[in-house]
Amino acid sequence: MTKRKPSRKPRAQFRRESPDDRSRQLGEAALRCILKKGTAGVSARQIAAEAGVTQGLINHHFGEIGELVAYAFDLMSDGILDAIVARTNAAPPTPQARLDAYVEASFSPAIFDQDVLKTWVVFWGLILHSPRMSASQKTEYSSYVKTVEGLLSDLATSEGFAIRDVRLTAVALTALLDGLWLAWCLNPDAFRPQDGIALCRSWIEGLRRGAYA
Amino acid sequence: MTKRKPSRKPRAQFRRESPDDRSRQLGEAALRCILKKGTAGVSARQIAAEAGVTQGLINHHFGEIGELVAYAFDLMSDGILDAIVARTNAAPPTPQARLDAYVEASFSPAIFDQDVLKTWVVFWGLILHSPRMSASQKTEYSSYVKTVEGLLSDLATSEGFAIRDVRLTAVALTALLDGLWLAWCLNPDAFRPQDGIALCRSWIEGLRRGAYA
DNA sequence: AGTGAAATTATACGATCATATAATTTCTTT
DNA sequence: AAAGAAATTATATGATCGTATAATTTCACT
Repeated sequence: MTKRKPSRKPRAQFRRESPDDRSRQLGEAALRCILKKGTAGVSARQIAAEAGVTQGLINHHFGEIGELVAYAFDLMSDGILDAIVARTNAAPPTPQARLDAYVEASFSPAIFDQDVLKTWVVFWGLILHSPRMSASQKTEYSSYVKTVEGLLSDLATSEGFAIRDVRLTAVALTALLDGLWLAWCLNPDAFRPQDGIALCRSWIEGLRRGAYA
Repeated sequence: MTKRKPSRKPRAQFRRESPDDRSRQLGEAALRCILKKGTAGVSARQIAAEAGVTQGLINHHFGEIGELVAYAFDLMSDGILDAIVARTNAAPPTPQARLDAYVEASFSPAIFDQDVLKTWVVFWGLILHSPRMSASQKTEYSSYVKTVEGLLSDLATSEGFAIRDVRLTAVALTALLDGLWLAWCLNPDAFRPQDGIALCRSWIEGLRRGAYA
């Protein structure tokens, strides 16, 4: 008598990992998928395959896939902000040097990078329809603006020029940075990283000359 | 003898339209779907339903769905640029009034609108993985920059101040506008339309004061 | 009024999607 | 070494996806 179901798929071996480690692996796999295929790369199967696990694991750790995407967003978001702030704090403790370091960090190879910015832009489009991601973005944005606000008002105090509304002015510099990121991401030939730095420095020069008083 | 297939679905009535009209209807339906659900709204079935036709019509007119999305992008893209340029040309023919009209148009209710900008941001994320849309965006972007370039150099000539690199400076103003659009789209409480105008005017004031010379 | 081109619908097909459930493996704790 | 918790896999299910094909309807033209 023959076996009725002769070919039972052998179960794959696996390593057991802590929820934190596995979550991070899945989050990073999600980022790679988004980079490779944009929104089309956001699927439980694709991300699981990229991470080298089965799809069930995503539901196990995140419940639904939207949670994983939001987690990946936080991962990247925190990484970028931390990197910029770290470089700012590594600068000499003068307002001039600190603000300039913030600008230079924004155009440094680790951040001003096609892969990073492409992923970033895709996230922007996802934020709008995810309350969870929208909440993350709001706090992250306000953290950005707060940081710039401090840098700008320190510079103004140090050099003795006036700024009518520091928060709005910080919004403007942040917007300029984001806008340059976007422009370069969609059209890398439009300008070079050093051009971006120069344009931000010119913006700061306008500030110095009282254009925002 | 009974009928073998008694319940044959009655075929829907329809109006016959020219390819151009139908294409535009489908394009506008696509825009509404993108607004409502973001990238998740981009599907032949959903767009066809939104337009009140069957899905086959999309393949008939566009071949594949990506073509329809690209067409919708062009539709919106052209609309925005045309509106801004029209308002610019409607201004008094002085460099000051024209540049200011460009800025004001960028924050006018027809363009600086949550629905419009949300759709716009979703497109940014789609451009990256669509060569067809990327090509459209590149020419559209260069058209934007060219327009701003003209406005800026006219102003500089008229008022007698210097701009080191007009093209790069135009890239900066364009980036500032896009960045403010993005910021306000993701975070409408960050500032009001008139604040956006004020920030652009301050940027121009910096230009006047020689910050980009 | 009739005819023919093409716009449109109806339908089918295979792929992929998200998620739920149960079986299995791993690894820590005892 | 035995056990038990939980991490992981395997599998199933129903929905939706894009697109192809054939049947049908509309409408302009004669």
